[in-house]
Amino acid sequence: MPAAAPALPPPAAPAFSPLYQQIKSLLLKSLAAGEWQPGRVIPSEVELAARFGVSQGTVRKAIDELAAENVLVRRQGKGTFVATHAEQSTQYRFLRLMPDDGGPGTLQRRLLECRRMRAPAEVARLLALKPGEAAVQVRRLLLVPEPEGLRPVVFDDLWLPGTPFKGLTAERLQTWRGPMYRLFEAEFAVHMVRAEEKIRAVAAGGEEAELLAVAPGTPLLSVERLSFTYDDRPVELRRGLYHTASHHYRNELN
Amino acid sequence: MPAAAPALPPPAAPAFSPLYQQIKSLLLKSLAAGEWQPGRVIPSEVELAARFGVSQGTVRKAIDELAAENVLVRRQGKGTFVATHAEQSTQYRFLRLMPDDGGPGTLQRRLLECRRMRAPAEVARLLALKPGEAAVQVRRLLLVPEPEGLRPVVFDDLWLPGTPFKGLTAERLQTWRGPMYRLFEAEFAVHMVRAEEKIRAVAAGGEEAELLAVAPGTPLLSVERLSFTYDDRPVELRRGLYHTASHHYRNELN
DNA sequence: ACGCATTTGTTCGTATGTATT
DNA sequence: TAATACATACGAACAAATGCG
Repeated sequence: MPAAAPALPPPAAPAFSPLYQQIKSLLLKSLAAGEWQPGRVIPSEVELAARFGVSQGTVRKAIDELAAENVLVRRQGKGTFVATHAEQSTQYRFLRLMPDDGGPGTLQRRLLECRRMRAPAEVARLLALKPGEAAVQVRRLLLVPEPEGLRPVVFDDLWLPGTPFKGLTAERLQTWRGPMYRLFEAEFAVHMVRAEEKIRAVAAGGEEAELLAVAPGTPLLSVERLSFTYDDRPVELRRGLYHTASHHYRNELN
Repeated sequence: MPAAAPALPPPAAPAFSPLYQQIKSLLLKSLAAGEWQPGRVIPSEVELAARFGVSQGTVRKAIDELAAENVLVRRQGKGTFVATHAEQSTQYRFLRLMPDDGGPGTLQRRLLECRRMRAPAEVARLLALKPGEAAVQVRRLLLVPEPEGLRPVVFDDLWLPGTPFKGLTAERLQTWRGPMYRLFEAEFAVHMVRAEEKIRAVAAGGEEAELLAVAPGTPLLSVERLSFTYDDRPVELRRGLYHTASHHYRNELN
């Protein structure tokens, strides 16, 4: 047993992290920096292993976790891709509203408003903005096509931080075809990775009732959503009112 | 192109399954058969590898998936355990109701009813029972302790298949301390692994309003839950009405 | 208090299978 | 057919946590 070898008692408390976790952080940093765009391939596992100086298996484990979190998508034979809100399968990934009968039918959109303004105190707090900083407010309806015409089901009221969303206009929203989150990725380099929702039952107020074509006082689902990017900072605050007469919010527990 | 070599065009669709998936199925079968009880250790990875005649790494990957699904729980240095609804951390795992301020405070229970009867058609259908088969209905309130006394927040109305829950009585529910799902595990060998919920906003009816101490017509969250066991058969149908004035349903999207 | 055995956690390496281009 | 990429499987070694003697 070597006698004079101790030295270097590492703090061990905050210092330690498994290699694959460190690799995972590096991958996330590259994603946050925009080095790899949503929908595109990232370098192969062997390439990344070489870049980081670790084995392929270690890179693999890091990617495994990111794939489990829906940040990356693996495709055998093709490569590993940055997840996007564009693909059919993950489109409207965050929308849990389902028709009571059958699958997730397609929804129409109707833009009501899009304006730039100072963020209200509460919004600023949740989006981690400095008081008085700019924000963009968007309001819209989602409607289901029915024999008799379009029936409104969702009234969304959302807030975005002004800086990254500079240039977001009603016109741009109006002309965009496809999911809004896809627009955010493509035009403003903001990709939503995860979100937290607070759900309650509320009574429809005057304006809301009119927009959703229900009687005032009708019970509605209030869904307050805070969405986060790669670096886990909040980038969207959204409040949706769902009319749940023939739709429901679907959730899976495990 | 070889001419006379075709033969054996395997369906290729259902036939193939990776080794670790097969191991996973075998583990689930043992769990469903009650070979290992909730809260107890399962054999070590090397032991299982020997039993199934595969490498430790293959067993590991199977266990990894079951751990990700909250079926098993790994504890370094101790072993791998069968998940239970008993531990502090996973207690009320399926209850997403949170006070608007602060963490998940403790809730009081008040049993309203527990009776055996033929399952109504709709219940029988969802629980995959034969028409007219026995079922157990349980009704209860969950209440939050407040300075002025207990305030009702949840009204649960649930249905269980009669056969596995033979012997479930009001008395047994009454005297039980701890989560109901834990009682089901311990006394009836039924462990809930996952659940599907349908959520809507409804207006309080007469009886419900009285039970929850709100005015009739008050918007309530209706949470319809179908719970499943290891073998993925439905074993509980529950309809909860949540009063969301100072609580909300919390959900995480990713 | 110390060391040892057990068990899961991490890391590497290698070989082979399967999907895609 | 060949090259590339991810997927599966095995083996080995060491680290870290736990429990016991």
